[in-house]
Amino acid sequence: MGVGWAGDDTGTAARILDVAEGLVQVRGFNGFSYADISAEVGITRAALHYHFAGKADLGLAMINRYASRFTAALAAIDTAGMPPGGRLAGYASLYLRVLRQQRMCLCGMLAAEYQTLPQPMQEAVTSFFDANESWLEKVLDEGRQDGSVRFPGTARDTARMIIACLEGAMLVERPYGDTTRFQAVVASLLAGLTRRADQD
Amino acid sequence: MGVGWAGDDTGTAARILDVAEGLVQVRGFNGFSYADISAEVGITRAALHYHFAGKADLGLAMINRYASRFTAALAAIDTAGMPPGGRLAGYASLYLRVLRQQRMCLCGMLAAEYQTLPQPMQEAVTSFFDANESWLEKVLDEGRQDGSVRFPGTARDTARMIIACLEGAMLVERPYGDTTRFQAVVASLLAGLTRRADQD
DNA sequence: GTCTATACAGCGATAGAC
DNA sequence: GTCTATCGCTGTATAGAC
Repeated sequence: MGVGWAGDDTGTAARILDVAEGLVQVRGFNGFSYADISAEVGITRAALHYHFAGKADLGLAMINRYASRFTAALAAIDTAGMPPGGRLAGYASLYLRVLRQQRMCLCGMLAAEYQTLPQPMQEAVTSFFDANESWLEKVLDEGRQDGSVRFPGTARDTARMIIACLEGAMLVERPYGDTTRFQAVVASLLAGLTRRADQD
Repeated sequence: MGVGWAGDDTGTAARILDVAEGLVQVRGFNGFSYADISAEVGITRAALHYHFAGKADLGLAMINRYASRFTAALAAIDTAGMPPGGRLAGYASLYLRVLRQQRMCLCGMLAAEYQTLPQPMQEAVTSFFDANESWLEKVLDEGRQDGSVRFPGTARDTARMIIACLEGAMLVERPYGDTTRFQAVVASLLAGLTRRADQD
């Protein structure tokens, strides 16, 4: 794999991952082929196998890179020093950024195809959601403590509800090609979590 | 197509649709083949083409049948004479029934693969969601009027939020293979909609 | 209505030259 | 690190017998 290192984002391997990631987010893991990547990157199918022995290896590397980026984005939100409500909005804006590219969340797409994926990819997908859930749980607990966020039941179940709502909104609203629909759904979700006790 | 008629649920065409529907809900439209159906139904691939000329025709018939069933299920909920909150719970239980079979909502799965589908299938998918939305909007408006359901913003946006949450919960929770996780998410969602003003 | 047989394109993957 | 060439398999779809 030459001079490329883990995290290299300029080499051929990274370009392959970029293209493959976009294809999966639009068409699904079972909806694209090495030929598609080959055409877009400008090298032959055989050369792809040099960088990633098989489609399963490519898929796993793709999820891991995606998850790393997501973790970094969550850390950036934490660093910005916003109140819990603002961090929730920041979290939702990560989804919006993906939808604006007319893509589905990578792991949301792979969750749909879950039962057809090789086991290492399956584990990486659930790890992604576990990490999201833990981060949200922490924010929700903090918000409940300072009174800025209200929700029934546990922070963990509410965290799962938020992930479900955002992933589902991407899933369902993407066909309509209008990001304002997604934004209105997110607004409804967040309003339900931050409203005062005497509202509606 | 012999004695089969639209709505025939015992003939070969219906058996094909049954098997194909299950395959799509588990593996996706791009994740199964005529060979898979052939093996499970017990006829050859060629015979499948007699009933459904191409995969696109099969897919369209599948969505239309699924949507008809869903419409009938919604009508049954309306007929039961429940209050708005109970109807929302009944709506959620339709999703739970599908998840218990370890399947994804057919149209949720197809929404993920949307950009790879033939146009007639795309239109049928969005029609399905439109119908869901209209039904929920009606229930929410009624609930707001009698005071049993509370939500910020419009009934339409909240309807979309509910669909997103349920579809997303199926999507994300199915890999974990534990329906109680899904049920807890639904409980969080519904509790947020039906809580009294002084709760949490 | 279902069969056998087959056409033909596409798939992931490999061998070996450069 | 990329190429050409090719393998074996699977995909959807069709022709024609029964």
